[in-house]
Amino acid sequence: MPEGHTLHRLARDQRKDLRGHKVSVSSPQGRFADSAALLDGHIVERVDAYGKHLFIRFDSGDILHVHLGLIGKFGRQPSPPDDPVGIVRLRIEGPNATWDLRGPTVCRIIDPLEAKRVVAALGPDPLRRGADRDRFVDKVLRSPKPIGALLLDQSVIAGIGNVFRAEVLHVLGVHPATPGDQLDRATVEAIWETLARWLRDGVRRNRIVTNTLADPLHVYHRDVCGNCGAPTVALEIGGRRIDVCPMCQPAPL
DNA sequence: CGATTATGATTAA
DNA sequence: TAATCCTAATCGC
Repeated sequence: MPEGHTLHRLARDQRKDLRGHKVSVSSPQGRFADSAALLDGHIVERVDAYGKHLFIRFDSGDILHVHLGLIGKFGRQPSPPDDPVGIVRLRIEGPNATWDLRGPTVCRIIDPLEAKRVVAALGPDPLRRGADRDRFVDKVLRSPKPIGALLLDQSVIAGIGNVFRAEVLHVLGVHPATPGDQLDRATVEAIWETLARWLRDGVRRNRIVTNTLADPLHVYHRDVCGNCGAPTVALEIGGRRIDVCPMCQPAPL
């Protein structure tokens, strides 16, 4: 589930459910029990997403920092909640809704300074107001690394994952092995604008929306290209698998 | 019913 | 590059 849109939508939903409310915090699994006890009974002041990171700030000054990683999930149910099912690291029970967290890569309490450090390490997030597009564009245009790797690098652009990367390069006809410094400025700007639009749609729909609603994925995990019907090819770039259409995305020279 | 897989990222080698 | 962490759903036998 989790690319940037997932976390921004989560922030929005949790803000609505929890902000201004005193919450019960627990760790049914036990692994987060000591920290949960510190947050228990406090009021949620704000919920923010930056890239794939989620920050929930309490009136105690503590900030809960969550990163879902590959398999983490936040689930919602109306309060009062049912007994936890499976392995629930963290449960936040508000008056109207209860949120259960499973399988996160990061779940910890930090202070505002550390939160600032986490955000400072990230590149611009197209979903944040005032995001600096040119910072992204300039970084790509100056890098010899493949664009397929740069898009997964959260210090270059925050919130992009394996699905958006595959689809944006496909729709723009860019081969993922193309070095950033060989791309046109206009192309890199188009990558940003396309991702920004898709991420916003993703928040709105609460799922990945790319090309069209009915047929969002044209290459990602597809045997044939959704555009031209040619068989796709799986490559490994930036340490992750990426599918490419050899017709729509000719290899760089 | 074990193996594999998943929209992630860090650490070690 | 490989190993590692985290959980649940799906796949193959």
